[in-house]
Amino acid sequence: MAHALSLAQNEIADDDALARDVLGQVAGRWSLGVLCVLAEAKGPIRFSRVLDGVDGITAKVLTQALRQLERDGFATRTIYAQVPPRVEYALTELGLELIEHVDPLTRWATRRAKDFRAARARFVR
Amino acid sequence: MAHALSLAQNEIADDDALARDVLGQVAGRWSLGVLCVLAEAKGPIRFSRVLDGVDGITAKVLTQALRQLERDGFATRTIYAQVPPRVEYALTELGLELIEHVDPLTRWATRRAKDFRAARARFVR
DNA sequence: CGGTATCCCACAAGATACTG
DNA sequence: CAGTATCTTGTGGGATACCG
Repeated sequence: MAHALSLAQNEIADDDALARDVLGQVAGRWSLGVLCVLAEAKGPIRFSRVLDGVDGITAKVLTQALRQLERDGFATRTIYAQVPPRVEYALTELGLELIEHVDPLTRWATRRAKDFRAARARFVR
Repeated sequence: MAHALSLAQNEIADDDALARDVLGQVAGRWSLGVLCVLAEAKGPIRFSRVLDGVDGITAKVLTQALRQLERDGFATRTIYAQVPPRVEYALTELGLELIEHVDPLTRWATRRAKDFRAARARFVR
């Protein structure tokens, strides 16, 4: 259910809600993987290279993920008017910050993997 | 699509994959909210109280969220054999650690909310 | 009280084909 | 090359009703 019926389209007034929304997007299946490929590139990188770098993603889904990263300010999109077309994506400062803040969490989760495995084994019932 | 056809049910062999899977679950719409209510309780808390504490959640979805938190070792479930039934949930050490590691990320995102808003306003095209 | 059982829908994501 | 268009499907989540 939408919370703010009075707001046009997708505007989110509350900062907390906006932050949750953005993190929710980032938590999606592909965003972080794409972001990491952009980070590893250490500079502008073409659509096809990103496509190669993210295992299992399709062009359609990659396009959507990149658009959303661009929308939230985590990546830039630069189109070069040439044939064949060239489009390059790059991580922004904000995107780098995001990665830096997500990293400790994923590291912790990886360290704790054994505990997760044990908990899941204990469960089942 | 399942990635590991050779594995029974839902087993995940790789630690990194398991960590991603767990974080993926946590990133779901309700898990963090539920976790926070358990944390605020500072002790065992009944199903109904959790239901009250998480705004907008339904009993079915809360049950699913709690089961998953229990499965991954973030919460415990204790049933008291009495009428009417009483079931209490509590945060585990692992659950507390999770919250402590997620918190910096959400704080950062809230601090950066203005940037997200600006980026989204800039976008649209 | 603390759930299940059903039914339903929205939406993310996949497959495939096509285009500027 | 870097996308769109279209169709399909899986799954999270919602509404409601019922049960031990």
